[in-house]
Amino acid sequence: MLEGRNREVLAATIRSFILTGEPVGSRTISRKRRDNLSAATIRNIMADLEAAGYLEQPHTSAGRVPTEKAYRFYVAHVARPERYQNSNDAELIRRQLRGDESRPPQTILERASHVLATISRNVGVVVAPTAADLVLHHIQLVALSDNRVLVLVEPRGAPARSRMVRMDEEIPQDELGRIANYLNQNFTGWRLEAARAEIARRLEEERALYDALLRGLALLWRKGFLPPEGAAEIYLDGASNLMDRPELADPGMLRELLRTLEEKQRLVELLLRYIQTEDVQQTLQARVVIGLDADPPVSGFALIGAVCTTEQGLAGRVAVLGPPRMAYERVISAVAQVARIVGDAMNEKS
Amino acid sequence: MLEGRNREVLAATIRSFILTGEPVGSRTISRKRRDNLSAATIRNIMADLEAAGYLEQPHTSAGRVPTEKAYRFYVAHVARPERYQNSNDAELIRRQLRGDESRPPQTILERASHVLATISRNVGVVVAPTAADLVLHHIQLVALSDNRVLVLVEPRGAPARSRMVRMDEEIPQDELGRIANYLNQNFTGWRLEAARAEIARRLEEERALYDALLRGLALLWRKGFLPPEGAAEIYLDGASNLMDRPELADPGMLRELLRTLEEKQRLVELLLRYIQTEDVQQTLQARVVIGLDADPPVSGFALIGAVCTTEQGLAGRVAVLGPPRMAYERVISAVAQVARIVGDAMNEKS
DNA sequence: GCTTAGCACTCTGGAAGCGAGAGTGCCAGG
DNA sequence: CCTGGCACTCTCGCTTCCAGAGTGCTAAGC
Repeated sequence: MLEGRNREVLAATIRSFILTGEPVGSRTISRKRRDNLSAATIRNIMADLEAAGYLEQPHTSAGRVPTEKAYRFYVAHVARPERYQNSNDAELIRRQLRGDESRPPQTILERASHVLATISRNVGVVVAPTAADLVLHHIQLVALSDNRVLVLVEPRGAPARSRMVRMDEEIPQDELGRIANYLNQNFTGWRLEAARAEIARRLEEERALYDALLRGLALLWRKGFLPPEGAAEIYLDGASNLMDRPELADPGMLRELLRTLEEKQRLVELLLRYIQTEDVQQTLQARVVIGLDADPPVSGFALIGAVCTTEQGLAGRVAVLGPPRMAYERVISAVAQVARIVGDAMNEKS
Repeated sequence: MLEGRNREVLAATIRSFILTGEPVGSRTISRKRRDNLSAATIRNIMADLEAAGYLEQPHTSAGRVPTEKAYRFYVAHVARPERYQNSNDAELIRRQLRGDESRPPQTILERASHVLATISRNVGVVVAPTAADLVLHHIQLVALSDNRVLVLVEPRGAPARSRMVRMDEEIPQDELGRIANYLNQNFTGWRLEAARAEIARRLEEERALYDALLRGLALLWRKGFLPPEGAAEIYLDGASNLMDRPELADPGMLRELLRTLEEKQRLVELLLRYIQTEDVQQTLQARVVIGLDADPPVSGFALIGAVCTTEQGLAGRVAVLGPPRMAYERVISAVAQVARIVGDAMNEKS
């Protein structure tokens, strides 16, 4: 474990590099410290830190740059995001995410990704809770004109989803009511996925004794009346911020990166894999992963994310993705705050 | 009007430039033509075309590059997109946009922007019909548990929108039924915006004689029960394609461009402004604008777009946006086909 | 033993110079 | 009106060169 002066020099080096993006030399650190250690002394310390794997030099005579190990150390033992306060950020987040009538009614998830991108100057990503995790609270079936049926599924702790299906024949409202009753009595509290499977099983099994109820249900089933588990909704913002990063100057790499970001499915997997509810390794409600172990374009990136949970344990994800040179305290605070607000909002809507 | 040999040389120059992106020299054209005109002759013709404003030279001794005027001429008088057939493209579009159960259930609009981006190697943009244009077909109000009311608005020719509002007090289902009846009898066939205004007026005017019906309506109104006219939904794909374009090599410009693309509201305005239903200047169902008259980052870009209309005259937009060096025939065909399919799909869903 | 000043060394990044290549404009002859 | 020839121009890539920044090492000082 790094202690005392070495630790301070490392922290100073990291802060300076995060700020400027330039390799930092011994003189820079020397000037910054009050105890007036000379550049030569700092050089010795830095040589030690380099030997220990915390710093590296882009080439013989440049300054030094923090390694991923250094960032991890910094986040784990130096950064104090819980003490970090930036009232501008906090205010901006609150203002952007308040359900205000006067602003364009984009979804809060969209705005969350935007505000995270703005504050972190990186990519902001938000993944909505996946429908497959939803727990069924109530189902309602409403007959509409033209043989259409409105299916309203209310999950616990998430906005209701409605879906319209067009049937080949009419199913009267009272029969729909009986079907809905049946579903509510049998499947309330079930995970949507489980309910889906069980319904399929029962239809299969009791094929013989088709009464009116099961017949209607089978008809609906065939039309896929349950909301699709579907590609999780993902909101992404701030990809253009990456263009300002000197560490991504290589245009070929940048192009690959943008392409990857457009493949939203891969991003979803990334977030779900790295940001889990059970994570213990969390710094103030946010999980920090430095040096992603992912496919080339984003390997070596850093991910700062948090789960936003509703009372019912439904989990969305908010995160910031970018090169490891990040203002960790600031971004961690922001991610945590956004996660809280989004989680609260999802609760209210339920 | 350009005729004969000049016209052919111009067309050949444009085709060559679209293909390679390199300024094209007289020898290149000379070799391509069957009539074996020498490079010197071509040079003379090209000098004339330059004088007439169709070509220009990046510098004294490079080849020549088509101007916007040249592209416009090409699209208006040379290109024959209606004869252009690329069965690969057509097949790809059909496959991507078919409402297939086996593929991830993203909206068809999202997939439309993706397939356009893929084929054109530019940016694909799709704007959903704005709610403000919607014509009301039917409204249904359903009481749910916990004082919540489900508002189901069925427009003509567009997917129904549902919205849940939480009321401060209970409104019984039969009263909701009366309110819905009232709305349906009075406002079916109205544009949603107009209905919104008229409802506000009536509530204001008849404030005095509040009967139960109007009281319930007023309560709903205060909760904003009509679906928000809202930020038009926009789907964008293929921004990363722009990085491959040599004409956008300048990183500063590229950054500005990406930023602009992230401001979706501006894109919506752009499409709505340039792609209108009444356009006569259309080439095979697609409108081509070369050299946008917009704010810096996209000024000088080309836009190929089409309106997709439903039977009820509701209008979404699909478009391709990119530098004017485009495979016009191919992109025009693709845009037109996608617009047709998306329009049909919107009709079916209604 | 830790700290520091001094010094030689190394490496980058930008400026300047150079030559090959591609393309042009123009002229004179067919 | 077309064409071959020729001198001219401009870019692009390459090399060379130099200043600047930073290092490692050594020897002297506290």
